[in-house]
Amino acid sequence: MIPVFMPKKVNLKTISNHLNLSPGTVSRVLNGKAKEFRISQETVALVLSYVKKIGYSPNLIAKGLRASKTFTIGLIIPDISNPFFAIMARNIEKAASKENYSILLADSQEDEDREQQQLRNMISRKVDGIIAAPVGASFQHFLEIRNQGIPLVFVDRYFNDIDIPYVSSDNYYGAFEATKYLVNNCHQKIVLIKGNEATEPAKERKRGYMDALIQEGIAIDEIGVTGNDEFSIENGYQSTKKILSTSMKPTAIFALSNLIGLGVLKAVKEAGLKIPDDISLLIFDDQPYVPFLDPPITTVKQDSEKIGMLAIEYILSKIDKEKVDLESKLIPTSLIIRDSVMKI
Amino acid sequence: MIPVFMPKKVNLKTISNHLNLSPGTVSRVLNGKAKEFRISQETVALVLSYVKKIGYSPNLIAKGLRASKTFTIGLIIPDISNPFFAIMARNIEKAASKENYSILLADSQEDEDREQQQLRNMISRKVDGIIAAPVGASFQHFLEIRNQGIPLVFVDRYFNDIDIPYVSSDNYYGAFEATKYLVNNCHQKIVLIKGNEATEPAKERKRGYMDALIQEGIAIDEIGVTGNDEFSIENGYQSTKKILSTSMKPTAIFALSNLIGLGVLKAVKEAGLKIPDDISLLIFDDQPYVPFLDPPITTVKQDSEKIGMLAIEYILSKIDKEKVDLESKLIPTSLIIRDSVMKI
DNA sequence: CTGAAAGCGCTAACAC
DNA sequence: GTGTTAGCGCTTTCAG
Repeated sequence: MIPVFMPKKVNLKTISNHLNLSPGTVSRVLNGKAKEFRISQETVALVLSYVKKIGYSPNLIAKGLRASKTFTIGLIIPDISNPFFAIMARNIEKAASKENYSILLADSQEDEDREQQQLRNMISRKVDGIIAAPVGASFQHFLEIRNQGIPLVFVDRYFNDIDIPYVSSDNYYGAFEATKYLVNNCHQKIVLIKGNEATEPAKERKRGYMDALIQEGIAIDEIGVTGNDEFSIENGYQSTKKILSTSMKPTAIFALSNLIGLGVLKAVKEAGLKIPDDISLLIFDDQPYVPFLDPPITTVKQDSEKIGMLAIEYILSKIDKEKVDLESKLIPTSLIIRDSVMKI
Repeated sequence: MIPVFMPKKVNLKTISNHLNLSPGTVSRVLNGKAKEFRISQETVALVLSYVKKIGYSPNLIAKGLRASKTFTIGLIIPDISNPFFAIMARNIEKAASKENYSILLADSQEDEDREQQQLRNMISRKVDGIIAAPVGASFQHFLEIRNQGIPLVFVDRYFNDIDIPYVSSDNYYGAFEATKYLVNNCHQKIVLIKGNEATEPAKERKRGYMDALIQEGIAIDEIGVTGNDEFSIENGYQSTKKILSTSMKPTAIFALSNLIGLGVLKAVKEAGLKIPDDISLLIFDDQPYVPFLDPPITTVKQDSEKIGMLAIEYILSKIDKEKVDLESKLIPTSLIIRDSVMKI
């Protein structure tokens, strides 16, 4: 049985009563406006010491109601357990807390209905700004956010058709460069395992892949692109199994996400094949564990830290001074060459 | 230049004015209390349709102030980019949102000062409950939370000296079983690379390791345990380098976290050694990528999903009905045998 | 230098 | 069946 110590409630009124002051005065002292209002040294000292003694902490809900400002940023992402988003989240929280903002976290689980509901929730909670990696194809609900005048920025995923700023990787060039690299190693039959093609990054990666092939004069047959709409291990696994069971015999696989890549590894292993001897593999999105895979995989590394930083930076300055407008930014990727691509 | 559409403000008062009703009535309708107050069908229909038309969303800040309840759960963890915590967070958010609670995320970055500040912040924000994986040795600030009457539960890390409930892995038995397994494979010189030893899990894992050795009649020399206080890649890397440069020649390494394990792999690889031929490795904490490492590593798997679920379940029921008390729970781990331990 | 009071948006107690 | 009003805790005019 925990003995719950029920302290009598403490707020500006009880404090001011106790000290024979008015709530206003206490409030002013606490907000560092003592000089401005030329409040006496004694009063200040009195308030400060008492407040410290009883361990008063201001009610931010009341403050928020009064000021129409909550010092809260909403963060909506499709999967916090994906390291790519987790690292982003970490940096966002870090930068936000430095400016006394807190993060309201929502995991949409790649579900558009959830996302909509979460957005509504954020509006109701009067967040000062929103950072989102949208799930998919529709964006109506995001337009409403903008109409409400709430600062909004997309990360990773975004929409080309509307003028809401975003920070994302340079997916097109990342995939282009990677595909070129494969071709330069004499690969002609390169299969792409895509993820959710409703998303701009997936589209862009695919476009980069295509353009590279075209530029190299390689014919793109329709079986060049496979996979369902999930950035998941399962998608990589099933797709690879399918690929390996056909007569197509690709020499290389280009997996469009780290999870898809793990699925490929699983299927290849099960088939008793060796990377890169039997088939080469290149994965979009690097992770801390990738150097230790069997074999270490060549990847397109995204700077999720930087993406997160720029997004929060934009939101905070947008909150501060309404006028700021962000040019959407594409952050360069880098090709990390390891041992999963064989020169044929 | 984005044309910002500035909608005139909409709240219960403006709505009720517009409909020639009182704020009270509108509030009652919106909160499903129409029957209870026997409000006419027309009025209900009127309110509902209008509210829908203008897309009104209630101000949860005002609601929270009024009700002294915010439908917010604070989540404080040392590193959201660690998959172990990220998976936990995901499940917590999922369960919370089902009951209309939102998650306020704080990443303490293993920094006790940050943690304290974040706790204060959560108090100020009037969260309805807190789930925390505390950083370290001190717990005074957590006692204050309890004194404030805010439901609190620890996950992963906890304190034995205070009666605040926790949900964690059965770290002792997990490590015990793992060490036994090493010994059964004829390893005698097993080095433990610990993490933050101020934490109960690290202590328990070490204790499990020790007890297993003792039970097997193996002498524990002081060099049996090494590593600094960080659950990090760097710690695993540096510690392993040190180990390999001594004359001790352990036959096996037991790494107390997934990140430490990656560091071990790096150092072993750099030294030109092979796992498990030259040295065996066992890691505490499994991850999706572990089966694909070189070689696949034998691990102690923790059920972070279940830990998260139980924690949020407890907090929610504690919020509901004050009386509930949680027996602290240790969730069983499982030893996943792969190819990183050689039978000597 | 400090106090009094209004009001942020909402709900519940009390009217009728 | 519905309206009125007080008050959650805070800040900020306006007074003096």
